Amino acid sequence: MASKIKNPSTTKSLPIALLRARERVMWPIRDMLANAGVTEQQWRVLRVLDEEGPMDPTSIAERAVLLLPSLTRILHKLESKGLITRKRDTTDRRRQIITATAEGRGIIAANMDTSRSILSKLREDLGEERHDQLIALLVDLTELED
Amino acid sequence: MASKIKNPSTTKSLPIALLRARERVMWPIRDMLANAGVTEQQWRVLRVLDEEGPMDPTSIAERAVLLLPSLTRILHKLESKGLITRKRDTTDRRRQIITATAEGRGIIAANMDTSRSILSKLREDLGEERHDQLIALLVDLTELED
DNA sequence: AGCATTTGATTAACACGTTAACAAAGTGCG
DNA sequence: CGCACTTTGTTAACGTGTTAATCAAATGCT
Repeated sequence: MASKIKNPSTTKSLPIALLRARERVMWPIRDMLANAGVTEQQWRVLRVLDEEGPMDPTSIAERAVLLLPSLTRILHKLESKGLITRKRDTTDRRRQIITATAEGRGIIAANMDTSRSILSKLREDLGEERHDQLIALLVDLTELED
Repeated sequence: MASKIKNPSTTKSLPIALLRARERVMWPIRDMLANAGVTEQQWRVLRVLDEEGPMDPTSIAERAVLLLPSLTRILHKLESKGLITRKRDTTDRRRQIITATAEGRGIIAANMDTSRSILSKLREDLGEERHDQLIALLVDLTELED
C-alpha cells in the first residue's frame, strides 16, 4: 500500500517524518473512532473531560492540543450530540465549565480498550525500548525553547 | 508561552506526542511561509516539483503527503497564482503533468536558506545524534506493517 | 469488438487548523 | 469612579483533511 519513495531530501526532513509517522499511527485509530461516531478531536476532548473532570474551554484546548476557535465548534457539536453540557462559572461569568455527560463518558468507556490495544500493538511492534525512547525524544523536541 | 501541563496519560501517548512535536516544529516554519505568501502544503508541492521535476498529481500527492482531493484544490490555487502550469499527458489523457513556473521555483529559491537554517537550529538544539535518532525512529514507525 | 473493471482526477460535504476581528466580563491604576 | 488593558470565548474567512460519489480514459478479458 505504502509505495516506496525514492529519497529526496524531504523524505528525511523532520516535518515530513513527523507527518508520515502521525499518519501511520492515526490510521487504525480513525477506524475505531469512525465506528464510535466521533472524530479524533472530539475523542480527545471527551478523554480530557473523562480523565480530569469538568473544566473550562481554555484548559481543554491546552490539554487536547486544539485552538480555541476549533474547540468552540467542537463543543457545539458535542453539545448537540448530548455528549457534554456547559454551565457558566458563577464567579467569573466569562468562563464556562464543561462537563461530559454519562453518554459522553460511555463513548470513552466503550472504546478505551480498543484504543489501548492499538497503541500497545504499535509499542510492541516498534519495540518497547525504542517506542519509549521515541516518546522521550518527541517530548524533548516539544519542550525546546524559542 | 507553552504552559506546563500536569501529566495525564494522554501526555505520554504517541498520538499526542507526535501532535505536539509537529506543532513545535511548524511554528517557525509557518512564520517564514506566511512571509513567502504560501501555505505549508503549497510549499511542499512546490518543493517536490523543484526537487524532482515535472510530475503527475498522484506522484506529487505521495511525495508531499497529501490526499488527492486536497491536492486538486492546492493545484488550482497554485495555478491561479501562476506558480505552476499543467499539461495533459499525450499517451494517457487522464494524466496531467504539473510543472513549477520560474516564479514558483523562485519562491523555493528565496526561502530555502531560511528553511534550512530553521531545521538546522532545531537539530543543533536537540542534539545532532538525538535528532538523527528521532528521524530514524519516526521512519521505522512509519514503515511498520499493518 | 464489447463490456466490466481499474485508474486518474475532480467535486461535494462535513469537520478541523489558522489568523484576525470582535464582544463581553474582569482587572489595574490614576 | 472611570478608563485603558487583559482575558475568555465566539464568529468569520480561508485553506486543508477525510470520505464518498462521480466522470472520463485506459485496461483486461472473452
